[in-house]
Amino acid sequence: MWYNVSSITDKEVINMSSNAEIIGSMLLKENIKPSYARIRIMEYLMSRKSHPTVDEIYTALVKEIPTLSKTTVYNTLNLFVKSNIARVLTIEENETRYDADMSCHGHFKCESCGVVRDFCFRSPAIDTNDLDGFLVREKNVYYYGLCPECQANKPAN
Amino acid sequence: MWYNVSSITDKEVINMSSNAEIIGSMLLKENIKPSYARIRIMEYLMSRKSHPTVDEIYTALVKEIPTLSKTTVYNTLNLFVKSNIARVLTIEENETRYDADMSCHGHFKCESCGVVRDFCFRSPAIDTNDLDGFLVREKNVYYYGLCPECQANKPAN
DNA sequence: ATTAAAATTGTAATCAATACAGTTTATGTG
DNA sequence: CACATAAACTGTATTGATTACAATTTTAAT
Repeated sequence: MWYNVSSITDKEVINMSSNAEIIGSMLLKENIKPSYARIRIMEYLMSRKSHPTVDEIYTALVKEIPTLSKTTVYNTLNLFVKSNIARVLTIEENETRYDADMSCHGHFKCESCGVVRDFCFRSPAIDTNDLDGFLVREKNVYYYGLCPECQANKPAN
Repeated sequence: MWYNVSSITDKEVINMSSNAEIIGSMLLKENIKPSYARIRIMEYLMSRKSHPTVDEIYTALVKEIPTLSKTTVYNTLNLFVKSNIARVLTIEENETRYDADMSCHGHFKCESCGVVRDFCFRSPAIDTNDLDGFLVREKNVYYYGLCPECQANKPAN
């Protein structure tokens, strides 16, 4: 099958190919067959700091992959999560976001404009003896508040 | 309107009355009219460490308040959250849980049995200069893993 | 080329949450 | 007490994210 690459420069093709290879071998390491859809979904996830929703991923990729199905996006993301190469963010109350950055970091969400921003924290900083004997696999830290821009725009809420 | 209190002892009536008064004045402080339903929902929320879902609250309370509507439970909880006397826990992927404990603590969820357990952490421990200029209103910390019991029951995953 | 397994697709179903209009309850006034 | 107004509550319909599932397409191997 062929995809429209008419608007892509040679350099971008090289980069894409390079990305695809890197992502492909990452998937193979997890025993995930690196299909075109899977590579593109992971590539999209890795290239966005916005931690996209299923709908955002689908809407963006279906323009270039007209046969893409939203079910495939769901299936693929669930597969990534099970393989620990992506994580679920429950920072929204109604919609799931996904993050391919598995390093230790938290997420700040502005309650006014909705932007989500990463922040670093020292992983053992939260540790507590309340969880002696518990095996902790994943730590999710969500902050909610106002970003600097929204504080400036509406000082007297 | 009358409610069935036949199975409640005098001591429990006194305690209930006491709880109701305490919760009632708490609600009044937030300009929330302390209706019977609101008091009972807050009382249920405060008495459970399990951080119940809407369905759990409704199912438990409708036995004693036959006219209760699930919409009222939704409305009441949203009202509590807006008034900052309860918080939303997005620790489940599909269902919202609620917590009336507004003190600084995190939530551990066992991925095997599903139990949710509170744990303390020092609030400023996570702080980072990545969020200079950001106004943080709420911090939610979720851990996922295995509780001691489930580790014992299934040592080899 | 043939076949089996895996991946993908599209539609239908599920279910938490909300919208909304109608009803009941609470509160205040004459 | 009667009445009026606002608030709270109820029940049903709707929304929308997610999953279930059967059918189709693609991939990989012989």
